[in-house]
Amino acid sequence: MTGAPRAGTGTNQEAVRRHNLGTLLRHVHDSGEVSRAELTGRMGLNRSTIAGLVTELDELALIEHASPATGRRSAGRPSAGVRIREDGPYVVAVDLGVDRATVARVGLGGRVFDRATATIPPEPEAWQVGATIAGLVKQVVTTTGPDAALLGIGVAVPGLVRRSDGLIRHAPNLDWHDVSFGSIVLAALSLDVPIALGNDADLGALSEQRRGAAVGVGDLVYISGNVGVGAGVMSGGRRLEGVAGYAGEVGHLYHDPRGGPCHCGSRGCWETVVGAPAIAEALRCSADQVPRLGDILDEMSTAPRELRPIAMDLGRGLAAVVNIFNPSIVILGGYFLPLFRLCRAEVTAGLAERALVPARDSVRLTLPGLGKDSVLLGAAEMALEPVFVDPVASLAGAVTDASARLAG
Amino acid sequence: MTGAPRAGTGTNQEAVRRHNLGTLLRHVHDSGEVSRAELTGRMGLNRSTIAGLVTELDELALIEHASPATGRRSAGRPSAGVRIREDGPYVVAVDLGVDRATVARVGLGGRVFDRATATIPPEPEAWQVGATIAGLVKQVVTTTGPDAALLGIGVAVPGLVRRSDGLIRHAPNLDWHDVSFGSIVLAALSLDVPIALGNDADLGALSEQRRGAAVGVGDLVYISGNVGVGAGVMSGGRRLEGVAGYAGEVGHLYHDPRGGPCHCGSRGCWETVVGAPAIAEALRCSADQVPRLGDILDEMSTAPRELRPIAMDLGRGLAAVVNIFNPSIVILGGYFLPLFRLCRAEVTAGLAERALVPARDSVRLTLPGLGKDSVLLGAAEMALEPVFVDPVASLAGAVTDASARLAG
DNA sequence: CCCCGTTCGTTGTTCGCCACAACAATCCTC
DNA sequence: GAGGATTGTTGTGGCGAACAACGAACGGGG
Repeated sequence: MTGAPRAGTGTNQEAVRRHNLGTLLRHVHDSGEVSRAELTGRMGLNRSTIAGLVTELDELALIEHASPATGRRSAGRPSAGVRIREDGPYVVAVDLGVDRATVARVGLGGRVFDRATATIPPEPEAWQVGATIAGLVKQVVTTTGPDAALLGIGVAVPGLVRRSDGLIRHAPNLDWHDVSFGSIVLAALSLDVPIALGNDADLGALSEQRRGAAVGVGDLVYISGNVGVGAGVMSGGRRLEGVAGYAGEVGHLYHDPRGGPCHCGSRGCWETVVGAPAIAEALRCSADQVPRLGDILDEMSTAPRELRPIAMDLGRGLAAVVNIFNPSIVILGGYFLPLFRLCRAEVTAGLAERALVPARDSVRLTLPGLGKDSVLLGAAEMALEPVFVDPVASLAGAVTDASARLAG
Repeated sequence: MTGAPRAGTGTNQEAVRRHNLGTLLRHVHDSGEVSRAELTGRMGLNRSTIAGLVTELDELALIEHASPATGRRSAGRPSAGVRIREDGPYVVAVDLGVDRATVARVGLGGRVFDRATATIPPEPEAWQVGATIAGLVKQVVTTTGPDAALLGIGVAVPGLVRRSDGLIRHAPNLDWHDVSFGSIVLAALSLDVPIALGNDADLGALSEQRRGAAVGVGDLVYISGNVGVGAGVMSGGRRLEGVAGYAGEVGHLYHDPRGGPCHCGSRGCWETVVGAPAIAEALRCSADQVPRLGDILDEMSTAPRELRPIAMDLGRGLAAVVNIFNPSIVILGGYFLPLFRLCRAEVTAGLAERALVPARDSVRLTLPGLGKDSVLLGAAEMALEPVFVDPVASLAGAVTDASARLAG
């Protein structure tokens, strides 16, 4: 985060202001409420400089003053706090799941104000889903105050998303190929705001690093176990994207010679062994119960014997992930959340079987700190990103009367 | 590159100067000779600002003016060129190979002034190797001019290197565990300069991105095929390191159920199938000929039939790399260089067999642009890195009379 | 309860660095 | 050779962060 705008570019002094303003806002966003004294420490700037930045953000109606934190111990004048304004700008986050879509209005600062959910039929048309989501968006923005600005929309997609333009290259569960879903949603809303799309696992990693189980951790992997298996990777504090944004497709790592054929055309892919269909088959669920798999697993208190080999294979595959990325935390999302809860020992054993010792020693497996909201909140974080790069420009591109225009 | 000094830190205005000074120097370093007009374009700064920066670097004796490039076509006053000074500061690069060590004196700007090589006995003691390298270093710095400053030493190691302190955690070929090789070399030289250690594949990727086959490419993977197989990854223009620096260990990806046992304790690792021992066995070389394998492969003009399955497996394994990192270029180094030259079709076929279509479409397999010097020059680039972050500080920490002190 | 040391916010000033404008220096084209 | 175009140079201006000084708000000790 907070990298240079473009590699090799010189730094201008308005760039300095932009950067400092954005960084300060990011700190407030991350921490909820920060004292100005702490901001001077974290940012390494002078008190007076911080004061100037705070004043400007205050004038932009982004932040507000808070009374000094109570219950302090140290001597000296207490430092005044700064926090995000409740009626400040917000984003709309969309989690496009396999069988349902969730939409939430999320304020700068990470607070979820409203949320709405709708089911999605199997193999839907993109325009259908776009219309459904547009309806949900209208629902969640109705409660918006008149002054609040819509900064943008973030959409989490279970599939390959091209980073440059947000094109959905391939979403196997939805059976979509090369769908420009961002423009479909905007058209359904007849609105023109910044819209960003991202892979669900990538966004899970993002939110867990911001406000979940990996706060402050630079190197983490979020493994999303659904019908397919994907990984979102943050390395050195930045999202691993690859040239087109497809990085992290660990589901098709070769895993098991006895594995069945995979939709990718190959055989023995990891996700054929540990994906939702394999779990369902082990539990003797019928194929149409796969969408309910999460609930089924959630209700279990002990692991049935049939799950254990799958958990072992989960661990073995995680070993590859650990060897390759050397993260300090691996977060198990999707169906792997209940699976890991039930079979922690097997997963750990599988990991130990194949991971290299130095990498294994520095890694910790854990559950998502945000539970099932990781992906949704990651979409919000993605949509918020521009405001931390350039608050002024981002606000200039925001829509101020979104609730009115969407109601009409 | 050119990231913020630390994430979340504010930008100070001396930081601006540092950054601009370093970035300008990096451009000159990368391009060999640049016109000031081009610098204004690339860095997005004003002419007068560039002039000021150039003046300061000139006063630091880092760069010199060059006559305007001849044979131009455009109208207007020709822009004066800037280039690195010949007698400017330099670094010492060390490539610690399996059976030999190469040391070179490399100037800022990338020019290799002197080089020396020595063989290394099998399974050597660290202090032995340190003494050998110290001798080579003394050789290569003798020709140094009296004013030139030694900025630091960069060492490429075939093994796992901990990023925080440069500790060699494990180098299988050398049979080293937890060796603090940097201090050993410095002790043998009785010198105190910045010394940096890095994994050989990581450094191959670095130099290929700077001055090799992937100039300007942000996402690339350098695969180093030796006894083991490792990958150096650059993503978004930055080195993928992982929390401790072990990222990129792709050699132990599970590849083949029929594969033999691996020294890592597992079975069927990719490197047991495509590593040097496997190649040697396919060619019916005896084990003691493995160090000469490179020469043997180099002499071949057509591929013997026995190599083809290995090339297929190389391609299949590369598919995993491509799926995971989504690079735009994969560079095949080490023994994979001749192998790919001989069996390009098989490697490509293996890749096509398992790589996902979107990722495969955006990748190109290629040979190292720097040939066998990739790793060595990568070590030089690593050692030079600090001077691009803060030229003034880096020069302050340099040793000016290294040649005299090492001769005595 | 008062004094003192500590820490912090505020204000006015200074300093550093980049942008800008005007001018001089070249080069190309016609 | 005149004119246009591009660039280096120089002096000026403006912006933003650092700095110093002061007052404010707290804890602690007598």
